[in-house]
This record gives sequence, structure tokens and C-alpha cells, in this order.
Amino acid sequence: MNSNKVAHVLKRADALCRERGLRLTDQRKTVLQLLCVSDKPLSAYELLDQMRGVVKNPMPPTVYRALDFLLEQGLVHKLESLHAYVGCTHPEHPHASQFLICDVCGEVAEVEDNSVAKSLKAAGKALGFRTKRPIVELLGTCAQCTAKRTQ
Amino acid sequence: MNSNKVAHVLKRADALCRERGLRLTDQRKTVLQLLCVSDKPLSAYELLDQMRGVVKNPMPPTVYRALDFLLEQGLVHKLESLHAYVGCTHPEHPHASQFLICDVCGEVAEVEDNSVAKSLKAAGKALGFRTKRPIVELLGTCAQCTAKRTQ
DNA sequence: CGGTGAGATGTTATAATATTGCATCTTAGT
DNA sequence: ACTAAGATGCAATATTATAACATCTCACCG
Repeated sequence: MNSNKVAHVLKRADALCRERGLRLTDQRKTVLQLLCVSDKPLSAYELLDQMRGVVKNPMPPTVYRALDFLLEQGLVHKLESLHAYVGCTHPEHPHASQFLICDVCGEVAEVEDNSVAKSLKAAGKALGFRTKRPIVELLGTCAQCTAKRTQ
Repeated sequence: MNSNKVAHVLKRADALCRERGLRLTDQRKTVLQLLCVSDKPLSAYELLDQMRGVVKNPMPPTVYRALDFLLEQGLVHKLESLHAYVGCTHPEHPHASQFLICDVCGEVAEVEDNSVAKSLKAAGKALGFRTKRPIVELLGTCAQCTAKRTQ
């Protein structure tokens, strides 16, 4: 995320928390910012390392608690297949996104495809299943890396 | 899985490995059987515990190696969001399934929905993404548990 | 047969991810 | 200022997964 976008997300996060009567504390803001600034998903312990520059002697619960909060508020997403976290690119509204995870460059694209969402909903409905959290992670190779490989 | 089904899957696994020139060794068969017999996904360490009855003093690599093999052969699936494994209910053909994971009873349904597969493919294609492994896990509540709750 | 080499297993250690439990501090609302 | 809820500090530990290297097994070939 470029710095304008990061600033926007942080501002938006601030507003959201205010609306919801919640506190976007320094630690939480730090974690969110680190995730947004990074161009790759970060593991909890990578975050922990990066926090050392900002927070005094952070411990695992520090980062996990911040992550829990941010996940609940939809400000970050967890990539289950990577054990890693990314800042949400459009926290404006609640959403169920899909993640395209490149196994070459490590970059992750968050997309919100309506027909995917629809077909998932339908598949659940057919079995009377009530979906609370749909997890969709496509592991593969992004367009750029595919192009480079086949040159 | 009922015992007939388990027997069938084991037989099928045997045949598949033979076809592919691979060895379905005792340990691998044990892990596959334990997963098939269980009505819930099992973590690697739960499997490890259950193996103690069958294999002498198994260690973590024992179970992880068996799982790696079975995963590669499409005989078991990993549920990333649970760090747990299930036996494949239809190892007949390669496939990309979706998992409906009930947060009340813990049971998991493996479904293979064509329109989901299609829409995922399309979503990837739109960005030039080459999907190798699609992960779809719907966390929510199954029909039976929903019914019980709202009684 | 016996050798031999790839693949499977044994074993120890350790890495990486995540949580528990309890003490203390901060802050919003009174 | 008081207080209660929520946030943080901190130590320990649980859970999941892998690395590294020795040894064994078995299908194949001479």
C-alpha cells in the first residue's frame, strides 16, 4: 500500500472505532500500520520484530491481542494457509473477500468477486449451512510471475 | 465414515498407489484409516496419540511424513483453518473441494460444487492468476446444529 | 542369490505459531 | 477523585511443524 493509502486506512480505522465506541490504541494502530505498509503478509512474529522499533519490549500476547482486535473489526485479514496477516485494502464495509496468493513473489491480492460470494452462499444454502466466515485462498502464481517464468 | 466406506477407501488407496508405483506402507495406511474412521478432523498430534496403539513409539515426523504423502496423493485433505486433517471421501479423481465446517458439532462436510469451482476459476483468470490449490473453507453452523439451537 | 540405491523410517532436537493466567495500568464515565 | 471495564505487562507454556542425520527396507539388477 502506498503511503497515501495507508494514511487513508488509518484515518478510516480511527473513524470506525470511534463510531463503534472502541479504542484504536497505539499498539493496535502500530500493528495496523505495519501491515498496511508491508507489501507482503506478515506473520505474528515478524510483526513482533517490527514492533520493537516502536513499542518497548513487546511480547507475543501484545501482537496477538492487537491482531485479534483488528481481525474482529475487519481491519485486517488472516491468511490461514500462510499463518500470516494483511491489512484490509477496503475496510469501508463488511465483506467476504478472496485472496490470490502468489507462490513466487509472495504478494497477495484481495478481491471481492460477487459471483464467487454468490456461489458459495448457494452451496452452503443447499445443505442448510449457515456460513459465518468464508475462507477463500487461491494458492498459485500471479500474472507477472507467470510472465517472467515463461519468457 | 462407516466401516464399509472406510474399507472401500483403503482398498481404493491401495489401488491408486499401486497404479502410481508408490508404496502405501503400514504407517501411511494407519494414518489414512484413523482419519477415515474419525467423524471429526484430527490434528497431527491427535493422530500421533491414536497411532500409539498401532505403531511403536511414533514421533512427530512419523505422522507428518505420512500426512505429506497422503496429501500429495489426494487421499487426505488439510483444513487450514483448523490445523487438522480429514480423509478424502471420494479419492477416485483429483478434485478441488469445499469444506463446510460446523463450529458447534465440529463435523466437516466435503462438497464439490461445480459453480463454486467455476466462479473461482473465473475470478483468477480475470487477473491472469494461475491457481494451483484453491482453499475454500466455510466456517459456520450446520443444518442440524442450527435446528437444535432454534428449537 | 547378493549388491545397491532410492525411498522410507527412527531419533533427537528445535523452530514457529499461539494461548493461559494473573498482575497492573489506563481511561471513560460518573 | 472513584470506579469498573478494558487494555497492557509479563512469565510460562501449549500446540503445530520442521531440520538434520543415521539406519533400515525393499524392489530391482547383475
